[in-house]
Amino acid sequence: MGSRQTSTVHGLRRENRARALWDLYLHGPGSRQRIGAGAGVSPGTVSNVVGDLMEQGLVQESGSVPSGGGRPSSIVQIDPGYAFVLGVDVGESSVLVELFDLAMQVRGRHRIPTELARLAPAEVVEQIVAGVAAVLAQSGVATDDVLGVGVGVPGLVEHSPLAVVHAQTVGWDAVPLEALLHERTALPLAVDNGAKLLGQAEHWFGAARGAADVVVVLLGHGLGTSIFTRGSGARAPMSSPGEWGHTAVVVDGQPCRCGARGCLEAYVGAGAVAARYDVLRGGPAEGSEDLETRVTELLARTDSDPASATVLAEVVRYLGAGIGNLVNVYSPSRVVLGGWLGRQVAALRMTELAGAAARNALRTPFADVELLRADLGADAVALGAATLPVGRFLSSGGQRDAVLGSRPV
Amino acid sequence: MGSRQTSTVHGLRRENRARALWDLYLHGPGSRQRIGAGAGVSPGTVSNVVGDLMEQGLVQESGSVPSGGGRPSSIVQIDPGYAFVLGVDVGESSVLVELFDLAMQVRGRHRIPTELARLAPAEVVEQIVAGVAAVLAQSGVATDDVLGVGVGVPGLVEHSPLAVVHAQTVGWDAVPLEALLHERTALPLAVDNGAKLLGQAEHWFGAARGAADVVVVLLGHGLGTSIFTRGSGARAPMSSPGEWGHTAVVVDGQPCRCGARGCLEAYVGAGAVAARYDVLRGGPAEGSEDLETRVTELLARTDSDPASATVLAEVVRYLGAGIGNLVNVYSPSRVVLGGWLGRQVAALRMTELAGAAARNALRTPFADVELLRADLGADAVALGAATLPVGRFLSSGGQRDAVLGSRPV
DNA sequence: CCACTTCTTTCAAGGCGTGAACTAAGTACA
DNA sequence: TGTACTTAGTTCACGCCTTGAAAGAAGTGG
Repeated sequence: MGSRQTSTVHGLRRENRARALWDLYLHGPGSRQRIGAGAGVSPGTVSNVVGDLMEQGLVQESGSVPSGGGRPSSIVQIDPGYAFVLGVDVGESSVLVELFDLAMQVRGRHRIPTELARLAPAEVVEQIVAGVAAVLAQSGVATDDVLGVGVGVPGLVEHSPLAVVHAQTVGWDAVPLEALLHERTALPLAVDNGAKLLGQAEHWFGAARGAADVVVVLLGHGLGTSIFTRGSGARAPMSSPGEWGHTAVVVDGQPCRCGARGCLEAYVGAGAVAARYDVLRGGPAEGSEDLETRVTELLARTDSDPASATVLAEVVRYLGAGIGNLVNVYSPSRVVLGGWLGRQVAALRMTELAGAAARNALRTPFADVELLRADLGADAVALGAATLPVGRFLSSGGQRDAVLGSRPV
Repeated sequence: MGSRQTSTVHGLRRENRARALWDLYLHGPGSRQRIGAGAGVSPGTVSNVVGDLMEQGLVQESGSVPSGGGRPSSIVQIDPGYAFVLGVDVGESSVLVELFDLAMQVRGRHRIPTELARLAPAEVVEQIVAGVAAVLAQSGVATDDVLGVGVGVPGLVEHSPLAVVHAQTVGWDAVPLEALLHERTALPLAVDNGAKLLGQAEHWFGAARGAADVVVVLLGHGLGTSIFTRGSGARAPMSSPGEWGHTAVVVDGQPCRCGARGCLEAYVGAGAVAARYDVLRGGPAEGSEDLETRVTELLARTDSDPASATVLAEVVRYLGAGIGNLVNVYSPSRVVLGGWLGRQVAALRMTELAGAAARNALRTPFADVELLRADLGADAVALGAATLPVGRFLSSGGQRDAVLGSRPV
């Protein structure tokens, strides 16, 4: 039960409040006229709705702009300090917690180094809870002013309806993360795949912004993707993640840490890069720095180190094939490459990568594709996670009590 | 402009009409009470809405059923003869036109053998138009009673906003099919990818019915797929097609007719099957029957012909890998295999196919997957195509004039 | 024949968006 | 300085919508 309940005349008002709020959130401060045009409602209704929102304190007047020989537009905006949201990035080597206001400005940050694959889920939950407490204390924001906590995790997230996480690569098998968190905090929760959330962040605020159909690829230790179809810059278009890193690009090829063979991740993931480099150099690596540092340093010397250049070329070849596949399947107008490793590859070999993708894609869908490097940096996943409670809040028309449960935006 | 315009109180009524109609269409005749429960509206409103629809003639009373010691439910249904729809399947070896009533019963059928790859698009348009005219004449249905024509084609369909078809494999390069058809008929049109429409048909009426997340694979001359996510049996859940057949499963592998290398279609498509068989037999084939007949006969003798069995085993291996990829990406609860070739493979080697898929998929998403053979037969694509105008009609709340333009359901 | 159950209809009440008229607040120009 | 014009926002009567409660309809069981 529970389709979109716009069947009642009450829900209609909520819908129009939501439309106004989404407009202000995504396009920034603006005139009532713009809101009316975007939502397709009459000026009278906009006045009425915006009046409501201002009375509630969610929206505030913020100046005015002249408008070519007529009454100037008075500009309204969402009060950035009306409420706050938390975003958590559960990464393979650290847990990052960030606090944002409604303008998505960072109000607090706390990073806990960790090694996900060696930790019990309960320990991770404690780290998250501790991080949340630390950030709130440090920023002086009251719990009551927090709309909710978004959490990005690796692996597959199943909503049934509480989020259960399957991340074979870090040894998480059906971890009921949302239930565990519920026991330790009263804040509304929203859990989803990290790659999907990175995509959401890039789509709302980064390199994927404004494109109708976009594919965002996250390349780091693992490999993930998220897809947005036929939703301009507009509200919650539709995304779809999945374990794309574990699709076969070479049937019966290299063994992958997931147990199967020929997965894309087994060719382009950070682990694969390091391992391949060791093979080319004829021996295991020296120091015991963490993987991210090793791979970053390795890629920094492609000019002088032939083995490094070879490894990078192979990554480009396979990643290009993978991107070509995505283009064939989704025919996006833009592909954005993010993640700490992806951004490095993009910086070094964007042209070659586009060429490799072109060889593997059909002419037609590939013709209009732009291949871009992600805009957002290391905290893109946390930002994306924070968009989850924000999205619920806006879609509910700005009612804080409506922000419960765990269905995705 | 033009988001979902439920902003007005008028649109609200249309929405509720649409809800009632979808309920009756997908779940069959039923009581007003069921409609109310499904749509989440009060009994009074249901009476009101259904009364409207009956006055219009779209809905009619059809008996009643007892209900445990109370007033019996009176049953209402959509009048199957209120209007009709046409579905066209533009296949690689024939153009099939079918006429359906609103209960999706076939009222007329016309098949034109053809060879798509050797025909100019304008000739195909003529065949479609001729087929439509023939079916209407033969069944005695007036043009005014036809809601529209759905057309399924191979390749990528771009809506911009009129449908343009890119089917590299049959030599269609940016064919403005919808515009061409518009010049030759006044009927409302809807063009989309054939594999997507086959999926739609299986999802509404066939083996994919009732599943929340389903992947439907079409294997014939080419290879396509369609995906339905998080929409139970309910309305227009969301599908997504694309040239899945031309994703690389072996980077730099077999050359494919699309020009790239290692495409899945180059291993499991009908052409690949025939070619591989010829290689194993050490020479080209004898007769010059069409591909479908040759491959069908070839697969009929896997018991006695080792070369045939080998070919089939290879198809299973690669198709299994492809299906494993789909499972990893979409984590469906069900995978349905259709298309003339797909149904044969499913009938012969379902168990082996599931095994091959399992080897290539992650444990978690694969655990609960059912792999099924498609229910619907040779006219599944035409049926799926016919759902397009039906879907528009229902979503508009049963207003015939609203059935124009070409955006997908 | 009466009590009870279940489904459907009727209707007053309250809420909502529209469209038109109106007010507000500027610019252009004489 | 003032008049005409332009654009933005507000007010309000009107019609439409859904709800919720109450009434009606059509059965069953005793």
